[in-house]
Amino acid sequence: MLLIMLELKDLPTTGVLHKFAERYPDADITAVSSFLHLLRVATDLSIALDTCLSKHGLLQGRWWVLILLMREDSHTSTPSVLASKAGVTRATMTGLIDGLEQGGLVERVFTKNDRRSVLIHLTDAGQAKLDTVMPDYYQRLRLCMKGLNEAQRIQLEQMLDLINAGIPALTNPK
Amino acid sequence: MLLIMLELKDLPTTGVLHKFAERYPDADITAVSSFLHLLRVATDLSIALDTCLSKHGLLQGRWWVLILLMREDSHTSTPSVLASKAGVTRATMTGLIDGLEQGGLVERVFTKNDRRSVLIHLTDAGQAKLDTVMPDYYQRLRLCMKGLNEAQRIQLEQMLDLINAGIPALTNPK
DNA sequence: GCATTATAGTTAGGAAGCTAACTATGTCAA
DNA sequence: TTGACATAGTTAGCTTCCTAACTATAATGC
Repeated sequence: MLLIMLELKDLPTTGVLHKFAERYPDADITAVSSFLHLLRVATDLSIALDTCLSKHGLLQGRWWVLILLMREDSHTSTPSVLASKAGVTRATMTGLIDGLEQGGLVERVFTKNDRRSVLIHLTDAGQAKLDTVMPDYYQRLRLCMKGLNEAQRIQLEQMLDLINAGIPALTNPK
Repeated sequence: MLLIMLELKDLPTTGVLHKFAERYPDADITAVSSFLHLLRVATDLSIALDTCLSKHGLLQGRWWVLILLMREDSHTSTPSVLASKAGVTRATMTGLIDGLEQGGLVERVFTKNDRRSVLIHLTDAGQAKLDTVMPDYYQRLRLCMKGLNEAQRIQLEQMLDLINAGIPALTNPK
């Protein structure tokens, strides 16, 4: 996954939030605070993940493609399906696959059934790359999350689901 | 703020996670699950925020600059300070200011004290733009977050802080 | 006082997303 | 069966971030 955002080094203090709330009475101070807090931690996490992956010569988008392929029993999928699962456009997936193919981590296999389509196959080198990256990633992630016990992790996911349910309010036509 | 990431439409099921955990025994399944959940919700939030702002002709980076300026009593700052507070490079800030200046929302004011430096000032049009955008943003955000009560919001921030404290584990040289 | 170093801002070029348009192939219905 | 439409993948061009190098100005130390 790939995540970029202004890092918000400078989250508003409650003082600043109150000042804004005076001018804009609709402001819900704790809502804003939690929202920005969430975005900032997520962004910092994503940047850290990038750092971790780049040590293995991988970019987030490509790493995610490798994982999606490994999930398949056949270690094979198509660009369209991968794009849909990864949440990027087919155009972007073309670029990701280009990079992976150049590195020998996946290969394009042309099929006879539907000549519009291409199969993307995880190579042995691709699997080997995952076998190097994933233990490092899992080990680090375990440490990163060790501050939360099981109950807290469940709570966190529940709260995230509640926020997720509210997202349409941000985009609705009004 | 600006946030992009592969959207992870397809979070791993617990089945998939267990399959991976077999091959990679270091995997901490609930840690991975919470981590990906957090990144996905944050990304979707950021994309929704983008959508909301783009209705007002603003991009996230530029919006954040306007807010940082409004926080100042003088409605004035410098590119360096703004870059630092926003967590972007000075080069990026130059681009953001260029865009805002073209739209008449900020102006560059050359100072005599330090002739290397430029003051960036929020114009009346810039303030007016905020006065249009912010009430809409606050109203929508209130709705978005209404699923969480005050206690839950505090809990959420505490858990985010715990995760934040673990981030160095993702990047440490090993 | 003057050479060195630091700082402010900008410019140039690269990465990785996106949309829109294009080619080739497949599907379906009159 | 053939004309209209749908789908798979790619290409081209845009965006906005980044790093690195550059110019101009200020600060520091011999």
